[in-house]
Amino acid sequence: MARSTKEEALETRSRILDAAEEVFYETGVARTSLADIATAAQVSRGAIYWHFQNKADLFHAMCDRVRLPMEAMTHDVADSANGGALQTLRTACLFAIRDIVHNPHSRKVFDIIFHKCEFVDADDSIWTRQRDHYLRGMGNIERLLTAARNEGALPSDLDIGMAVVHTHALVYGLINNWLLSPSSFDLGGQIEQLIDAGLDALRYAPSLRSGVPTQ
Amino acid sequence: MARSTKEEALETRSRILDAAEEVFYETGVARTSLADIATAAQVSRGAIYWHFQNKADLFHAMCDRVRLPMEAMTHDVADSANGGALQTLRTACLFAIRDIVHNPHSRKVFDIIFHKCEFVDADDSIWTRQRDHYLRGMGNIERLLTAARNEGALPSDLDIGMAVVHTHALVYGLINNWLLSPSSFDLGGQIEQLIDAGLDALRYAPSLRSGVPTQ
DNA sequence: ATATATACATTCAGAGATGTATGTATCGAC
DNA sequence: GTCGATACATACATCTCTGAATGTATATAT
Repeated sequence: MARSTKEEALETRSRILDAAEEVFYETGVARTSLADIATAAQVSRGAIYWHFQNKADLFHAMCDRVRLPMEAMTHDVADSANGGALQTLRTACLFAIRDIVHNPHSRKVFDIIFHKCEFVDADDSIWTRQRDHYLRGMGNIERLLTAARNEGALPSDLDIGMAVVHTHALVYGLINNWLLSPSSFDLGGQIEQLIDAGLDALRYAPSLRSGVPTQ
Repeated sequence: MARSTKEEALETRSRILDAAEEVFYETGVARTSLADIATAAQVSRGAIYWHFQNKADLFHAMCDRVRLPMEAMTHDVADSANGGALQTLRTACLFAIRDIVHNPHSRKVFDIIFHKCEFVDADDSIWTRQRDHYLRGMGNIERLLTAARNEGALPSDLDIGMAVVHTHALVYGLINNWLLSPSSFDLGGQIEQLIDAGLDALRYAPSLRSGVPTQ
């Protein structure tokens, strides 16, 4: 085979990304070679090197294909919500988790990120990207929780720092544990109750009060 | 060098384990060769193959050196506690997390397990061991929460399944997030408040009630 | 004192994996 | 219609890692 039309080329590219998702998911990132992915995509290694610089570049493209739309849609959710900041946070969390539960692409990619790839030293692109994503998530939660406190939906003396850590750890832990063993509990069916319980902790737990109410 | 006494051999073995901890932590499990570890331990690759079957065996030994004592000590904590099951759970969680925060060996090994190694298919020993550890932790939490509910320390209609998931996700998420970015919050200083907030959620969150009280 | 098992070091053969270089057929512009 | 750029396929050189095989010196048992 040789030169194909532009649409065919784009389809080849997405076939490679699909194959990478599958093989990374089944074999792990480190121990899969580009030859494995090429075989699964029914192309040659040359095709992969045409569309991507190397394995890391392919990995990032695979992540972006899921993460970027997901972040965009959580922002859309945030914009369209009008029940207060706490409701917005709740809706965004539910949306993100439901996407992972129901969208096979999201599920596989997040499983790869959490359990099937390695975060090495700080100058590695995988690590910095994951860290940026983590800090961005923390920042979003912090803005919404601060707004919710100012709206009176949370105690005025709530320690925002601990509340952010608590909330993010719960969401992250739920996703992580479910991906590790999806049969161990019904994340899709119980996610509302679990998230609500976490938000209730922000309301009712005395240990998260700073004792120094702002204003 | 050649044959040394038994104590020297044991010291060589632990030097290899120390080196593995360091190099795995810095470089990740997949991309470190046994030659790297041998260099760091100032032995030859032959020494590693004498003490361990292969890289996976060395990895497991490194994990066991931290996990087994930790599990033993959390059991000791559980036995010596006498403030009820919920207090026992609280103490065990605090103990485990404080160990990770303050013991460099524990911290590095858990960071390796969470972020610097890959869980591949179900027949891989790394995966099965991590999964067993996870399920054991869930089982321990379930026993203690059930006991606490029977003691009256938790609502009689608390849904134990969701409570277990909630608690484990919080603890796991806290450890994971802190290891990912230790400077982003003070886990050692705030762990009591964070754990107490999680346990308060079990007490106060209506969404975790089943509506079908046992008995 | 000698033999044997131990605790390593060194060497070797082989298997992938990567990146690049080159080949080639086709698409689209003119 | 031809020509260059495109979209790959194929071939090649290099490197690294593994596991096993072999070598060797010493501790220990007898």
